[in-house]
Amino acid sequence: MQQMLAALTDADRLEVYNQLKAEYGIHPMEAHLKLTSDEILSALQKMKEQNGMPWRMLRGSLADLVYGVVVLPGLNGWSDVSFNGDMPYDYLLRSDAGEEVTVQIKLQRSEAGQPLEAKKNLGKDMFVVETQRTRGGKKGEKKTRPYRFGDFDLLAVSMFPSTGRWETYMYTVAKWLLPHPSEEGCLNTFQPVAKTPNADWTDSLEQAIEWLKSGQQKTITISTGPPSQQKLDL
DNA sequence: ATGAGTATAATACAGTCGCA
DNA sequence: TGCGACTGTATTATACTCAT
Repeated sequence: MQQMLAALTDADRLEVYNQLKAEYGIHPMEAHLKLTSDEILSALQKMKEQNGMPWRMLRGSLADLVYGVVVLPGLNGWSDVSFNGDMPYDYLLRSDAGEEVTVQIKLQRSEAGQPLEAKKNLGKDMFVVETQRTRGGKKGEKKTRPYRFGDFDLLAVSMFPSTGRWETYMYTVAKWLLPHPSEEGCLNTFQPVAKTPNADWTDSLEQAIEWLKSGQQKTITISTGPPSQQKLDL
């Protein structure tokens, strides 16, 4: 077969490619949008070059959606419960025993295309995640841009910006996150994320669920690293 | 009851401003 | 002047209010 193809002219090879693609390769999304995959990808390329909101949004949505496709199917004893309506969490998981856990997915914060390193107020050798909604609204007098403690159980941070792999996430218990200094009951806008698993952050969803079920109360630590470097910057 | 208009939700990074 | 906090941005869908 390879020899057969190699014997064809370039024009014929393209013809074969196009015919086979028409026969087998139409993704439902291509049919739905009435665009070829190449046209869709070219449009996305343009979106990336504009580097505006739509591109950022797409990346954030990918971190969310890929989670349901790549991570959750491998989780034993829990199922991904679909729901409708606007919820402050992205996933609702239900165990075989009927326990429910909610998960909010966020993309690790980048700046100028590079993973953002925490400044000293968020700790040394930490990455950053932004725990506020993209746009703000108001419900009465209350701002709806920040998340509130209790909005979701676990925070999953997609580490794609630093690992280059969509299937890598770091988890912590939402109640352990830093509180906002002025907005009562809200999460701080920025949170430090450990680069490697520690007592606050884990790369295992099962571990995070255990932490949650343990009911342990604490706040994530700002500083990591060897004790010699744990001196507080006062 | 229905249409118009408004508010708010979801998605992340960049720009600006105030303060030390 | 550099850090950190805050706000602005594109887009679409839906829910709600208010007037006819």
